Amino acid sequence: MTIWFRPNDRLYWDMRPSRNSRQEIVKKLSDVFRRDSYSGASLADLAAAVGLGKASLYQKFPEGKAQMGAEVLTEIGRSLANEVLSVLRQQAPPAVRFNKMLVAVSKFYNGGQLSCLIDTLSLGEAGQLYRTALMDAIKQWEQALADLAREAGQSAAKAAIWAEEVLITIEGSLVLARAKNDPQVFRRALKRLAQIFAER
Amino acid sequence: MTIWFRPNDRLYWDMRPSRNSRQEIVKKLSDVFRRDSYSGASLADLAAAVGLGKASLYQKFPEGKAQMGAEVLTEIGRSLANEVLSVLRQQAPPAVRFNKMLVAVSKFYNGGQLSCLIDTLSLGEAGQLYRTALMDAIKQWEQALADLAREAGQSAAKAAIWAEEVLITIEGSLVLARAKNDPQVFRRALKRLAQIFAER
DNA sequence: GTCTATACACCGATAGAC
DNA sequence: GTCTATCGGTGTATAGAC
Repeated sequence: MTIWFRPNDRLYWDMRPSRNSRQEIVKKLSDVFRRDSYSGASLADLAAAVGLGKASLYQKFPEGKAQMGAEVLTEIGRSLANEVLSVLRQQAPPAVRFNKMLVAVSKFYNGGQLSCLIDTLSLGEAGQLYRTALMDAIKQWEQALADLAREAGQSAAKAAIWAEEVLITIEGSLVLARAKNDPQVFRRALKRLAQIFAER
Repeated sequence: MTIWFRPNDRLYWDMRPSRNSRQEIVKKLSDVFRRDSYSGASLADLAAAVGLGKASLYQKFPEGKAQMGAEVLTEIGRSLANEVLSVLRQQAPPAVRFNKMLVAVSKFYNGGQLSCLIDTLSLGEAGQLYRTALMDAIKQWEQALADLAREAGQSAAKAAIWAEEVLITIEGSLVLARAKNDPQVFRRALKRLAQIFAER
């Protein structure tokens, strides 16, 4: 995957998103890709979401839509690590950390009202364009979950399977919640994940 | 949802798909919608998949792409009922029937190499266009599963939950299989579903 | 840097020859 | 019924004024 230059990059501890920082812009772009997938997101839609003209967007993303999608995936991987996976490594019992992750996941997908970009950006041409970025995001998540399961005493094999199951449940419940127009499907699924972990 | 007139409709027992019957055409269209979602499926792609010119497709689908998507969903609901859900109602122990359904599901999604139309046709504008058709397809599937669970002795509440979990696992594993480019994710998930049912 | 205006390709859809 | 040719509109992307 091509790495594009991002003029507003800062160090992590200065990453509070200022108003209309690149980070803010990329978040607004991600909303459009989530709803409409890659092919369904038009430049007009993307520009409107950011609040700029199309030409201004090309000032910030010279490679066009492909670059926007790539940076959306990079940013989502970063915020996944910061907002979701980080709690898996806190100092607390594994069950507590897992529950905290589920809370963060619920916030991350706005209680089941947002689609997952792993879903919407793996369709059609985008799936090929972003293949490695998608695999990296998934592997990062699966690894963090498997590490937790290992710490809780599972074998490596069982930990990997459990991590995969958790991701499957999150992705599947988001798809069903969208198709049924009922975010409760997602929330119920998260609750069951918490129960299953507690009962082991 | 608008119901369109389908000139080649036949009675069920005469439904063997003859060469280039409407049923064959709609199946070819569904391949494109699966891969590229609704917005990503262009008329040129759809016509090429069927092996006709664009104008000839409009002869068969006067309402254009919207009608094609609608008939794809109708046909998929029909083949789901015939090829997958029918085995849930055979004369056999519930566990046997469920395993047979899993085999049929695996064939239905070509071993995890095909995306689910409930996923790809619930994104963006298509999600609104086909809302009721999507919900009907899901409810039909969930109901058939819940009936099986009830027959196996579960309470109505637990049966409904279990049916939802099965669908979540199928949809989620298909998303992950696509994003990771690894159909094994889907096959592993189906095997676990079979085990869980056997162990209850 | 942002805008308006525009280029050019492709989109969904149609006319009309065969 | 199928095709080629083409319509008007929209898509991505750029030029150039401010």
